[in-house]
Amino acid sequence: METTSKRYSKQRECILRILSGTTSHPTANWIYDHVREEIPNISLGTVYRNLSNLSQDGAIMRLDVGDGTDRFDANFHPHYHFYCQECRNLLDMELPYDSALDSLAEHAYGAKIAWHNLIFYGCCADCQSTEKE
Amino acid sequence: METTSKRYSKQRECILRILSGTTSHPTANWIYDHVREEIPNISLGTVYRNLSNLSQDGAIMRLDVGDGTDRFDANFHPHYHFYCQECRNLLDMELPYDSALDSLAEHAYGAKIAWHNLIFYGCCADCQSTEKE
DNA sequence: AGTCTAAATAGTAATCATTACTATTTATAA
DNA sequence: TTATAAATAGTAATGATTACTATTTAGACT
Repeated sequence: METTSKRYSKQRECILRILSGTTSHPTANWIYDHVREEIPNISLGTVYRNLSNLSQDGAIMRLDVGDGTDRFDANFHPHYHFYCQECRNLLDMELPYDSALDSLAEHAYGAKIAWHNLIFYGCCADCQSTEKE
Repeated sequence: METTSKRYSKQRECILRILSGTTSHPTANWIYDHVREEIPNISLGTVYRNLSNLSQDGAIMRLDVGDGTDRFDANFHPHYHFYCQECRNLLDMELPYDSALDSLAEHAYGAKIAWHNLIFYGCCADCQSTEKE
């Protein structure tokens, strides 16, 4: 009954396992570095290809915070993020996903809305206390 | 009393004027094409440099919808956007900016929040009617 | 009007994340 | 065991953006 022509690969398994083991929303390169400790000759292209496939399959999420490098997240229950403009870390927000916003927007607008992306920008607690001039 | 060492340039004036004359959230390249009709030998680097400076000065906004190319917007009262995943157009949303979200998030979290970015994703009315399979 | 100086530009090269390509390897079904 | 297409490694290409450098120019001060 399996119609998907998807085969197992230890590379993909490792990528997904490492991504699932962190909440740090890493970049492709961070994942590459960590996977390499286990599979030293893995190709960066393989990491990118698998991350793309996995996010297209809905197994992971691709995030864009606007700093030029994509982030990935295996925690795919929808949630918001906070990006510290100081240390460039991306953190999960505790606020629950507000799907009412989608229907609100859908009514206020003629479009079919699939989802929304909400990112808060600012300065995290750590960086605030470090900030001395 | 003027302490800014910023000089007039017809290039910057033209870039800002053309960006102000559209609500289409154009890319740097679109702006480049249009400015070239007026200043044929303007450099793409000049367009990028001015767009960067203008957005740092707060005169315009840089937007990132996650498709790899930045958009720019001279309408800088804060507002939300809708991105059509079909035609890749970026449109203004009618919903007002909800600054209560910022304070809500600030309390729920330890961080100092400057602003938030909210983008809705989906399929616009035009593309929905065109979609036949 | 003429001179000076730093800001801005044009044109080009470099960067950096990501994707594409190709020969080789490998999971898995027969 | 063999066959075959999926996945990979390694490398080249792409595309947006930034950096660099010699030249031009705004605008202040004679």
